[in-house]
Amino acid sequence: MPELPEVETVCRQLRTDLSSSDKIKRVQMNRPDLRWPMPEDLSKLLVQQSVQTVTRRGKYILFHLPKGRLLSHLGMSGSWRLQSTAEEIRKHDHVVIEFTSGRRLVFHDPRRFGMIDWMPLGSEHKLLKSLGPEPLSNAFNAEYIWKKTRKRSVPIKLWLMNNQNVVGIGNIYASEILFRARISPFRKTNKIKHDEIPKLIESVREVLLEAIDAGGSSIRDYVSSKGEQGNFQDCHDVYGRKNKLCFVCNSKIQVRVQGSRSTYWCKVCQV
DNA sequence: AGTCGCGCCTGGCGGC
DNA sequence: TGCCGCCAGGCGCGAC
Repeated sequence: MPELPEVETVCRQLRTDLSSSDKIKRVQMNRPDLRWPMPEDLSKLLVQQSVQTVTRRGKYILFHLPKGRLLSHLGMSGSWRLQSTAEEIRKHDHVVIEFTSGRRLVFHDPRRFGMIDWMPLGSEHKLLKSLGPEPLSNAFNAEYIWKKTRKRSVPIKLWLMNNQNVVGIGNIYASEILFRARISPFRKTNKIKHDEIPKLIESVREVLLEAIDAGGSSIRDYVSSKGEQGNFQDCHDVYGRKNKLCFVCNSKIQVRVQGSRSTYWCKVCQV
């Protein structure tokens, strides 16, 4: 469940901790595929280069190298860890990138919903092509949302989780954002009123920024590149709080399956 | 074209 | 104590 705040946390740490003068010495692939096959010649593609910087697009991580970019998605349970040679390789460490300094960048992913692919310099990637705007950018504004929601009848929660509308929002943060905006997750997008949109945008920004500040939410698998857990799960208003009391009105938090995912909400506060 | 539901995958947990 | 079945969900894809 790494969503935008968790991926952002990982990117910031890797950007700081990876050295642009540390060259890749060797790449060990312990299996040929994650969710999809990885490039067979990944080692040949990476060796002798160094990571210049690390950026994020939605939930994708981009490692910038002189000859191109390494694209990665954490899926449900993926993590990138920076380790020393002394640390043991564990079960589910699928890719190990070893630097000349002896440090290792390790991709660990028990459920293997993650992905790793190579993008040659100047190339586009199929998976990045139809992504919507970043939720923390000015492109995600009232005019954009109004236009994009008018002729649609999907429930607002599913709309928020669709990366073609806006990137980075998954099941946890969609529930949290809609609680803060006081909008029911089941409301159809074309029933969202014009004057509700500013509050929705504000809720998106607040929830994501607070979660980034807390280092993300750790539910089950998520850890940062330093192996640390986030703290935002302790700040959840609704997610994972079935039958607990709403902090605003004291009624019981509800949970229901929506689009084959658990949706948590307060039926009194959210309309 | 919009909407919906499936399946991938493993570890953890509840129930018997 | 052990085993079975269910659940978690990001995202592409196929069906309607």
